[in-house]
Amino acid sequence: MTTTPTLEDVASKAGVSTATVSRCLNAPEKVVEDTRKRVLEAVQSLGYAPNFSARALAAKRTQTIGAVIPTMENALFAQGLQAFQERLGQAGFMLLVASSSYDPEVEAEQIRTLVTRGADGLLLIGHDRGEQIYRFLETQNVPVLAAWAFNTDRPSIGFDNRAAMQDLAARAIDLGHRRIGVISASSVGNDRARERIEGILQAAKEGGLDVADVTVIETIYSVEAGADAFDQLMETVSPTIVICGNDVLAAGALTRARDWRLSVPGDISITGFDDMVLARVLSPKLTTVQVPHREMGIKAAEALIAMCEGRWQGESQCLPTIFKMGETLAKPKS
Amino acid sequence: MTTTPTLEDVASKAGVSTATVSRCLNAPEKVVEDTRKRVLEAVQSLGYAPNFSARALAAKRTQTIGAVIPTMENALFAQGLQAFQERLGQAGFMLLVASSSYDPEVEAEQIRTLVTRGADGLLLIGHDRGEQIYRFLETQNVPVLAAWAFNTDRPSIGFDNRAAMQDLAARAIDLGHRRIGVISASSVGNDRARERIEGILQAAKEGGLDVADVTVIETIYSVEAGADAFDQLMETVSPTIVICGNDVLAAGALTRARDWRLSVPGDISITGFDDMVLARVLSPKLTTVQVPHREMGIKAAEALIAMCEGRWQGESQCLPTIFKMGETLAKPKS
DNA sequence: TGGGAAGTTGTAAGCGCTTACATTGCTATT
DNA sequence: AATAGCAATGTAAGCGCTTACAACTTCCCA
Repeated sequence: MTTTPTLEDVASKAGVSTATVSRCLNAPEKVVEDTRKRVLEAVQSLGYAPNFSARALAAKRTQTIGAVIPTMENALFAQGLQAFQERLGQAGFMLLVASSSYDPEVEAEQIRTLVTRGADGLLLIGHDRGEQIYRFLETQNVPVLAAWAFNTDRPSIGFDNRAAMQDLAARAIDLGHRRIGVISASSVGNDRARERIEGILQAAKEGGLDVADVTVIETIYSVEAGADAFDQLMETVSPTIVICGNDVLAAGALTRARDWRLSVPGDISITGFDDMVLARVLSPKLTTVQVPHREMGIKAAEALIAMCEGRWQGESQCLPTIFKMGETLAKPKS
Repeated sequence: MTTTPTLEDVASKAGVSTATVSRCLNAPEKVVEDTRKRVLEAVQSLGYAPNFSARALAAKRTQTIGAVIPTMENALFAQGLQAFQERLGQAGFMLLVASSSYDPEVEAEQIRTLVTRGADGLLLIGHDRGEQIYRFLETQNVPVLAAWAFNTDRPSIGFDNRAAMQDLAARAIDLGHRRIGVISASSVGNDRARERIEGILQAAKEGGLDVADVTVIETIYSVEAGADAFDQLMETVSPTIVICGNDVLAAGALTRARDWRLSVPGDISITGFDDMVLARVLSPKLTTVQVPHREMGIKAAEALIAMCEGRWQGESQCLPTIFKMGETLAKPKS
């Protein structure tokens, strides 16, 4: 087995010191054209590739970004993460992923693991987590960016979940809906879900509805859970519209509405959130809120890299969402 | 800023040498109970966490597995990858992900990057890639495992794409279908797609059909592409069944069939493959092939870890797929 | 009771790289 | 012509860990 060439091999082949080779690779402008060329030739001919562990140990940075997401199972985070990873790759960073299964304890542990693994920066979803985690990250001097949510207290790239959902709910109320069912993902430790609910409640308030007119069911993130929650709503308040916290739950509700032989939106309106591929293939097409997943992923990557390089502007960014009228929202019956 | 404690800090606090501390952490059985306890206490009180770069450099292993997948955008690989990552995490490994956007050149580069990053092992999708990549991995002594496909030439954990699709196609032919349209992902560099097509052709042959009875359209992986391919098939051969290489394409076809005012499966049958969440929320429910994504991810993780630790049994595993009768397959009209 | 085997811990040499600082050879200034 | 100043490169000290090998204790059996 041929042993992998090291910096020293390159150095002796090019007739320079290891320091010069290192500089050629990391700060080419510090090396004169002539030498640089000779070094790069040696690199080429030896097929040299730096050893990242050694580099990381010496330089105290790993060119690696860690991300902890609730789950990869659905396309929700996957799409944004894909864009995030692509942009990271362009800048020479790699992505280390971990998933928490929506469990705060697991998330905390994953964060610790990523940090001891030497992640230069971290991408997290939303802002909801223990204060001590933020303290830990601060003492470790690891920059963190939150995505899929927006607030100005901490760096984040996302969108205004509350405003987007409030807009949707207001439209529904304008259409005449007065008995509203809401199916949401659990709002515990999930600011996105909570803000979306708050948006609905705010719209209800501004639309002159009573708190009792809005029934919220919180459940887990799955089609089946959405379907079961739909049953529950029908058996209790029988709303004229079911506003779902995301498209997956809406897909479940829509499927179950079929079983109830309810025409959508004739008998009942159903809306989603996220505009996943799912929303477009459902029949009728789901009314939902379009979220700029890819743009968010790209911006997040850029921001995080900037933070790692100490040139962060400090500005959270709020990206626009777009209400997407599908075929599942209409005036209530009669 | 308090500086992170090192092995040496722990050693001096516990009154032992760094070697002993290291052994406590990596091979506790080599250290006598009494000492171990003292060391672990020191670790606790200092909040010590090993530096992975240093460990990797010294030990020449990173406890990191790399995965190159075509894309994270859809839930297809995400689900298996999620299970893969979970299992890896249990064993103390982390997952480094890269995506190739279905581009062989990008894939080759990602593989190189992951290797120089020190990935102890690699998970790849399918078997289709240049021989030199395998040679490279061999010289680098990095174990590779293929998933989502199965063959015995190289280690793989997957399923028999050909047999599964042949089974589905045979059922369709048994029902009386004689004019078959096929919408597949591009088969170039994609053995999964190719084998699925071959399965259909084989079924056609065994069912006494002519090659001309099967029209194959290859396209990219998206709902829209599936829809457009459906148009194309209708405008040319007007098949009685459209067999799609995966659920996403099938979702596109199904959506477009609605636009053609075709009843499915009354006027035309449509089938998918993969049994993604998508398949269950479509109306009518998609007839498809269920693939054990999570099981595959878990088995792949276990196999890869075994390979890294030099205790690989050398057996590729073929997991069973299940034909799933939905509501989109029936006898052809008339 | 002596000597070796077995078990426990310590010593110290790296792993391959980065980077502060030292050195060298220029150019520009006076 | 002497010298300050700068640019290019070299020297070498780590970064924090693992592990081969050495050193020391015990313990057992001849």
